[in-house]
This record gives sequence, structure tokens and C-alpha cells, in this order.
Amino acid sequence: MRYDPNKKQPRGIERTLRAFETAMFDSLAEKPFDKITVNALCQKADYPRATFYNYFDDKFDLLNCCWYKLGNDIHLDPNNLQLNKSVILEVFAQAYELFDENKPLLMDIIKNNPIDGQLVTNFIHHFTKIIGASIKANLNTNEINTPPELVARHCSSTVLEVLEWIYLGQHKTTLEEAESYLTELLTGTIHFEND
Amino acid sequence: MRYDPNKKQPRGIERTLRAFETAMFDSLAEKPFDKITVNALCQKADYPRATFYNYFDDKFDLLNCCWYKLGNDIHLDPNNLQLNKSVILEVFAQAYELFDENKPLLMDIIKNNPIDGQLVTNFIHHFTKIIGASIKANLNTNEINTPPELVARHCSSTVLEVLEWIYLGQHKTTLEEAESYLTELLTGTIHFEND
DNA sequence: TCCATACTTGGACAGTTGTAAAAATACAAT
DNA sequence: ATTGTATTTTTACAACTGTCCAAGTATGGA
Repeated sequence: MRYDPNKKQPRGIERTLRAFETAMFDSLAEKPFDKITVNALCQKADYPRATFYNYFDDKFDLLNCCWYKLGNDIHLDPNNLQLNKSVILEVFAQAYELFDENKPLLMDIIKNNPIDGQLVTNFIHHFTKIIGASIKANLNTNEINTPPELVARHCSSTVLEVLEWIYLGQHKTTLEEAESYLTELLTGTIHFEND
Repeated sequence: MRYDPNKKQPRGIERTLRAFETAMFDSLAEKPFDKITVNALCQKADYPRATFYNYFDDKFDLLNCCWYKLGNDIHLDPNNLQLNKSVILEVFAQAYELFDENKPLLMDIIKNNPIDGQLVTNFIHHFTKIIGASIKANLNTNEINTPPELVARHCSSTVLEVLEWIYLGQHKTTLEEAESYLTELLTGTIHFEND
């Protein structure tokens, strides 16, 4: 990352960044990620190569910025912590909504990219991190021996497993069903006995 | 994959493959994955480039073969299913042992590659798949509403979360402790109430 | 308005990638 | 040993990558 996606940039720069980001999103909807070249991105964005490398290290870097922008809506509003829903379910609902809003894009992406290939793995990994950050701070891990970081990591992974099942695995699922899956996975219904 | 890593290859080919695989392993111990070039691999393996492309699509393909070879020891022996340990704990113990045996290699790898970069992500993803395959077939998912595939996916992910915590996060942990973490994560101690 | 500074752009560069075609070599069966 | 087949290697090629520098252009302050 050559620039801080949090800080607001001057008008001109913001426009340039957006041009490359939409170029990437459009390309992802058209072809697999490894067939996307920096040259093609520049052509789509109508900026010279040097400008691309001004802002990004490589196309992976741009990709991260895209996920970052996409995931910008997910952040735990501290006001929500008073609600009786748990932190996890709260952030899950937000992520579910976000994925739902961007379903067309996601459908295009998985049409072009293998479900366990580079790109999708990267996508999941990125959102696991985002959601993990939201969860980590506000997780009640009393009465547990397992290290808190590991627990937080586990929760965010599980959130993304469910989302992946629904949106990348294309299993139509309501939010209520999804929440029940998530709860079941996290509260544990795995039986550790053999017959 | 240009060749089937299951089927045994003629002596000569086997030697060539091994040369590239050890070249990759050696390189991983020396430098980050994205600094490893096909040219350098060929130089290390002492084979021409065309030979490389005879056997592999690209360096990612070779990498997969390396993980595959490394993970060859993990397969659920049907005889073990009579034991009173669960399938999950059984496969976990095998994986723990495997990672432990290859700890020097793993240490070298994470020394050169960022913990949530390309390579490590790929590594985890690969072993999640391997372990998922072992688990999926023998999982008791009665009394659960969550789709079995999702449950199996969850279990294998959790196994790798613990292994990642231990070996990539460098938290020294005995097998017994590790098993208790795994059990706790899977049988669920996450509290879904607030305050 | 002018200037200094910072950023953008164009062009060039060495190194890498993946492919394709011949030439060389190994291999198996007669 | 000889032939025919399959594989490996050589060589060449076009395209892409990431970096560099110098020329151009914008921007804000005096």
C-alpha cells in the first residue's frame, strides 16, 4: 500500500484511485484474476503505467484496496454493544447485508475465478481479517482456557465460513437460517464420541 | 498440475520432479516466495526452463505439489476408526505430528514470508483441504441442522487454526494443550449473551 | 503574477514469463 | 543393432513486470 486508504485524499488523487479500483472490479467481472494485467488495467482506467505504480505496488496491492473499500461498511458501532445480540451476530448481520448488496459482483467474480483459487482465497482472507478486527476488541472470553486471540480468530473464520457457504457456494439462505448455522457452529454441536 | 502426484512415475521423471521440489523447499528457506523466480528454480534444480514447464504450469503449481508431498502422511487409516478418539482428534494428532517433524522448515518459511501473505495463506488453505477431505467422509452430523459440508469445512478450518496458532504464530504448545484448545473451540464455549 | 516544490507522465531498460517450433536424446520392441 | 515413438532440450519470441530518470504539469505561497 502506497497510500493510506483511511485518510481522505485530494480530489485529483481520489479520482485516480477510483478509476483504478473500478477498472479492477470491472475486470474481475470479465475474466479470471491471473489473466488481468497491469497494462490492461491502465488501459481501462485510462492512466499511464507509471501512475499505476505511483499508487500501487502491484495488482495484488490494488486488489487489497478494492476489498478494503468494499468492506468499509463493516465496523462495529459501539452503540450496538448495548443491544442484546452478541458482538459476533451483530458483525455477522452487517457482513451478510454487505455481501447481499454486492451479490451481482460476487456472482461475476466466482463465475470467472475458481472457488478455491488465488483470488477467492485472498478475498476470504481479507474479510476474515476485517471482521476479526471488529470482533477481537469486544469478545467475552471468560471461563475459557483457549487463548483469546485464537478464539477471536476462530470466530471471525467461522463467520466467513458461513458467508462463503452462502454466497460463494451459492446456497440460498435467509439471514435467520444463516444465523442459526453460525450459532450452531460456534456453540458446538460436534460430537466427540465415536458410536 | 501436469502430472498426477498419486501415480508413481518412472525413475527419471521422479528424479526430475524431486529436483524441482527440493529446489522450491530450499528457496523457501532462503527468501520470500514472490522473490523466487522460475529461472532461479531451474538454476537450483539444474534443469532447463522448458523442462520446468513440462511438468508444472507455473511456480504456484510446483508449490502445490510440494505441499502435497509434504502432507502425504496425513490420511485417515480406516483401522483407527475403531478407536474411541474422534475422527477430528485423530486427524489433528497426525497433522500435529507432521508439523512438528517439519518444524525447522516451517520456521524458515515464516522467517521469510509474512504471516498473512500469499504463501502462508496458500499453505494453510492447502492443508485445510487435505484435512477436510479426511474429515468429511467420517463425520457424525446427526442432530445438526447445519449442512454437513459446512460442518466438515468448519472442523478442518478449526484444526488448522490451532496448528497455525502453534506453528506459524510460534506459541509453544503441547499436544495435550492443543487438543484441549481444539475441543474447546469445537464444542463451543462462546457465550452469546451480552453482559 | 511568479516561483518553488511536488506530483504526474512518457520513454527506456533489464529481467521474467509462458509458449511454440524444431533439434536432440532416450527408450522399447522387433 | 535398428527402427519408430515419446520425451527432453535448445532456441527463439512476444508480452508483461517493476524500476528509473528526465521532462512536463499542477498547486499553493509570497
